[in-house]
Amino acid sequence: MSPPKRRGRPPNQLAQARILKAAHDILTEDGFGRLTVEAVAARSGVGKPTIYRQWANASELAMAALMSRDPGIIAGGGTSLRSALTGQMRSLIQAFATTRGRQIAMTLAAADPESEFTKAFRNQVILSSREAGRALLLEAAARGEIMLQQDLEVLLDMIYGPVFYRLLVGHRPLDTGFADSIVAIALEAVAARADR
Amino acid sequence: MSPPKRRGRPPNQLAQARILKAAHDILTEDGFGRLTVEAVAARSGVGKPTIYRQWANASELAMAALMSRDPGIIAGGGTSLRSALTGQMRSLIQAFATTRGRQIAMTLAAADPESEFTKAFRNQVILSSREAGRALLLEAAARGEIMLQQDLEVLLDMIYGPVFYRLLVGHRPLDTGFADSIVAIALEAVAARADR
DNA sequence: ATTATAAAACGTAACGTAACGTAACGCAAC
DNA sequence: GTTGCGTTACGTTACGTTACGTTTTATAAT
Repeated sequence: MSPPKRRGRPPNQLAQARILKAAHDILTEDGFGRLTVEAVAARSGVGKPTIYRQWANASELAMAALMSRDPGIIAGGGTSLRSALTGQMRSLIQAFATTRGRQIAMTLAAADPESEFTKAFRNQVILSSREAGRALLLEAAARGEIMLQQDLEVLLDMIYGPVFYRLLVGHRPLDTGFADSIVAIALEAVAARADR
Repeated sequence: MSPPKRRGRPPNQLAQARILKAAHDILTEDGFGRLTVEAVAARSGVGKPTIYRQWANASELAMAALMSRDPGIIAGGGTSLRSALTGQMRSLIQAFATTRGRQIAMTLAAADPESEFTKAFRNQVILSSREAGRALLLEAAARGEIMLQQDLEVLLDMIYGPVFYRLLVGHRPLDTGFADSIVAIALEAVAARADR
């Protein structure tokens, strides 16, 4: 986290901030399709090469903009696993049900999967909630509230994957009932029962 | 199915086929990013206006190309629900694990969600397997093999959503073990048990 | 039956626009 | 003084559209 003390003229912090702000505004107002380097340069009053020095293309810029203003859904207060998980899923879905959710999905789809930028984006924006969910499940298992006999990674994908699925495919709505049902089914699969 | 016998010169079937073939080839060889109307026109030896008469933009063309050469994963032979569902999931994952899977995801993300073309693409390429899965589950429930107390739609999303999730996010591999685990967990959630 | 007319789709060529990505240059910060 | 940011300017690619002449077909007129 220490500044590497690079030589020469340092990047203009203000310019960088204005670039990200402009990118984010365009993203929410016009969508990912309109997020071009030209448009961001024009809107932020910055030259194109200034942008290209920091980001290789428009989709990296989009990811940076989305990361710079994203809380990251992690919270999940509550005593029982069900209440904590339900709370998290509801706020996750609420955050993704907006236009921004679709922008995130489009950005991810368009991004180079190998890029370091993409990996950071994945971890911070996409997978952070999944990690929080893993913690919740492991704690509950330690309390004996559930039995994790199945593959935990797959179970997590079955909880968080459907959100993306509906977001991208759009065959059914993203609402709170969806959040509740996912949790209910997932808990059914890991219920600690007598019959075994 | 009767030919509408419209007046004037009928569309050249051969040209349409060559367009779709060229589009599909570019898609698999170079990816969605390289699929431009110009490139397809050049490769297929067809004029650009001929393409634009049929498709509004490159992503519609991509969807058409993907649909034209897609078997559609529906099969699922087997006696028990588990074997049928596992068979289907394995072939689904096998089909999506290739480069084509990612092209499909990118195409879907880039497409206009309202377009009729997009809806057809969704139904034929994305949701057809989900529909087949619904049929399998309903049959098994009728046989008393499982108990569908939860929301069936959500359960289906929890089975098929994770495939897209891993495909798009890429945090874990798409392999046969994944298919098997999904089925195992899903069946656990709908198991017909004595304890209720 | 033959001929003419209208309609539709074809290919070619060209257009203005948008966005791309980079080279070159000055200047600011170290 | 050197390094590297920021800007201006440029060439390139692809877009989506238009105009044009040609080809193919169905229908109407002779």
